[in-house]
Amino acid sequence: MVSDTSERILDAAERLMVSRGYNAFSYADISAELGVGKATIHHHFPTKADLAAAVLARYRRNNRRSVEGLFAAVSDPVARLEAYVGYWEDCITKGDTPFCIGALLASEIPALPDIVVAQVRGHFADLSSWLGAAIEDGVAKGRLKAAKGSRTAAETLMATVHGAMLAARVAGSDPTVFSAIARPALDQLQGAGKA
Amino acid sequence: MVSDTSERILDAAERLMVSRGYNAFSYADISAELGVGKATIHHHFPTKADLAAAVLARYRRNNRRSVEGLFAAVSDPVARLEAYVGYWEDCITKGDTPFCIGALLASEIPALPDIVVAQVRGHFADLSSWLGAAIEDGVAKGRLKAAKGSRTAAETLMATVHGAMLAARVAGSDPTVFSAIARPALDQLQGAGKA
DNA sequence: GAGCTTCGACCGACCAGTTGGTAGACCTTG
DNA sequence: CAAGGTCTACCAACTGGTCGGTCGAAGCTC
Repeated sequence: MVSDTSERILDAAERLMVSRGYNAFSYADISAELGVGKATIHHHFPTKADLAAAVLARYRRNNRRSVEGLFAAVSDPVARLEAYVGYWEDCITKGDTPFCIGALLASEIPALPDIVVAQVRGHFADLSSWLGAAIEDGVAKGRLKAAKGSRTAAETLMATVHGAMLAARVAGSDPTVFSAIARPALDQLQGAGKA
Repeated sequence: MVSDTSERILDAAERLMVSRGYNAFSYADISAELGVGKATIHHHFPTKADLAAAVLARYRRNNRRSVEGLFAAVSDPVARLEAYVGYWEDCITKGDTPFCIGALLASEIPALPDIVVAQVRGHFADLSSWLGAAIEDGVAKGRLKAAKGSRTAAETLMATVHGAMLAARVAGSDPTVFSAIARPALDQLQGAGKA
């Protein structure tokens, strides 16, 4: 392969950012974890802002790829949304990536460099766009209901899932807390009444 | 009065924490903003963790007082929940305190000192407890519906509101984004069908 | 009341350690 | 040799925190 160092740096940075956010990790942390010089990191990512933006960019790229695969593989709208929630249930259960970087960094926006903020905004746009599309499709197929429009339904689902991550983290990264909040939000998008 | 310096320090710290979180503000920031020596801050709050914990403690105290007043003044369950959402609409619109400190710090939990984490947990407990009580009362009075139980309904409302704050911050502290997500969550707690 | 002590509030100067970032040498590998 | 990658060594600025000390108000004793 060409050079996996920059990829390994991104991995470490992503891990650190997921647990600590932007302002609470340092080049020294990555350097220690990887056994690589700080200068090497600067060689690949000149500034910390560049590094964080690159992490976000790769994260978004991977998400986009997953979503496209999901849309192709699964046609049932309900199953699509369940895959979204289920993905995070897995992440929290396994313990790696117990939080969405985009959501985490969003709360820090006033303390973030511009390039990073742009990526965060982009992530929210990505997410709400595909969630909106999935819901709209579900409504068209008569499998989902969105009284206030698919756009609002998407934003609401996204918000509830993000809030559920927060609640889970407060409870010590407890996946059952996440599910207890996120699953009903899914149910509610199908007929409100009963199963 | 006795000494308002420590109160002014708490004010400044709270403002900084609301916009930057725990790890992105420093004693020097407060010192500069207040024109007071760094040593003075340490005199009132020995460590940064003490300071942050004190900010949270005061925040919770104020909340508790407000909630008690609200419960006494307003008996309609729907109006109570509307007051909660309306409070944050105002905060975001006015621009001061455009985010709940508890929720903001929750995302940073892995990078927070223990005393601070304890306060964050406490805040979540406070909030979900009174929200749960308000919803339970509403169900008893036949004004609200909570199919999965009032506990879950409270956690879900809380999560959605927190997620709505996040979305609003991403949109540049836009109160309409917040309302578009939070208001429907309120509606849904009343009969799901129609008005 | 004068003189003394005690105390909390406050401050400038300082501390060791860390921050993000740089300069230049060295080693590969083509 | 040229170029990319990595290293050690370094930098100024800043981090949370400590030190010794000043100030003034309050309390005490004569």
